Amino acid sequence: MSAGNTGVTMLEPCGSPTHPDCGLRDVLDRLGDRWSVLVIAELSGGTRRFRELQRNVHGVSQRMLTLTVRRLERDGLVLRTAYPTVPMTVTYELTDRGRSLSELLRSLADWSSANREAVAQSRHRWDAEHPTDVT
Amino acid sequence: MSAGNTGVTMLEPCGSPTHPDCGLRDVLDRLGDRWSVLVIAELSGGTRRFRELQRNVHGVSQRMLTLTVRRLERDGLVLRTAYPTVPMTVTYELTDRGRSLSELLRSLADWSSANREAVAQSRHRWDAEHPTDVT
DNA sequence: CTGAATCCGAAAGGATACTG
DNA sequence: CAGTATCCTTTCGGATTCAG
Repeated sequence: MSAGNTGVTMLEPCGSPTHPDCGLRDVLDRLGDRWSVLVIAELSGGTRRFRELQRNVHGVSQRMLTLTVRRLERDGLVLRTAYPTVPMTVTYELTDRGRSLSELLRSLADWSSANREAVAQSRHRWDAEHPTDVT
Repeated sequence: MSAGNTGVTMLEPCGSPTHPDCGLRDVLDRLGDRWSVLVIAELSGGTRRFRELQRNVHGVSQRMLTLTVRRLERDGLVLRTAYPTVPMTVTYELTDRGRSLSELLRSLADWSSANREAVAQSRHRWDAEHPTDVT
C-alpha cells in the first residue's frame, strides 16, 4: 500500500520539520472562519454597501460582518471606501488580489455542487453502518 | 460605483431568497475546521497510518485527528482500512473524490504562497495606520 | 447608515488518562 | 498502535445596547 500514490505530486507537506508551515495553513487561518469566503463571494458580484452585504450574506450578524470586512481589508483583499454623507455611506469591493482569490473559490463552489449529492449519500451510508456514533 | 463589476460573473449568491444555500457554505462546513484540509494535504502524498498522520500534520492532537479522519471518511473523501494485526494497523488514503478535492486545494495553496508576502505587507501597513485597534 | 462596546452561551479543540 | 472518555480552556459568534 506504499504504492497507493496516484502519480499526483503531493501537496506541500504541512508541519514537517523541513516545512514548518505551508500555504494551506495560511489560507485557512485567513478564510477558515464562518463568513470571510461568503463575503468575498458576495463582493465578487460587485461593489456593495454595508447593509447590502448584511442582507445578501444570509445569517451574518452586524458584529461579525464588521469584523470580517475589516480583516479582509487588512489583508488587502477588500477595499473599503467611506463617503462623508449623512447618514454615512460606506462601500466595499474586492481588490485585484481579492478577485484572484474569488476565482479559486468558484472552483471550490463548483466542486461542492458537483459532489453534494454523492457526499450526502456517503454520509447516509456511513450513518447506517455506525448506528451508535452520533458524529 | 454600481459599475464596479469587472465583467467576471458573480459567484453563486449565498443566502439570497432564490439561493437559500450555496456550494461554498457546504465546503466550509465540511473543511472549515482546523485540520481537515491539512489531513487531506498529507494524504495527497499517499497512504498513511494513523501515527504517520499525527506526526506529519503538525500540532494535531490525537483526539482531533480521530474526529477529523472519521468525518472525512463519512463524507467519502477518505478510505479507512483496518488490519487485525497486533498491535492494530490502520491506514488512511484519499478516495477518488478526495483526490479531486485535493487538486483544488493545491491551487489554493499556490495562491497563498504567491500572495503571502503581499498580504503580510498589507497587514503591516494597515496596523501602522490603525494603531489603536488590536485586531 | 455604519459602526463600537459589552455580555454571554455554544462550540471547538487541547491535555490527560485509560483500553482493546 | 489506534483509538475512547473525560475534563477544561479558549475561541467564535449571536444579541443587545450605545454612538458618530
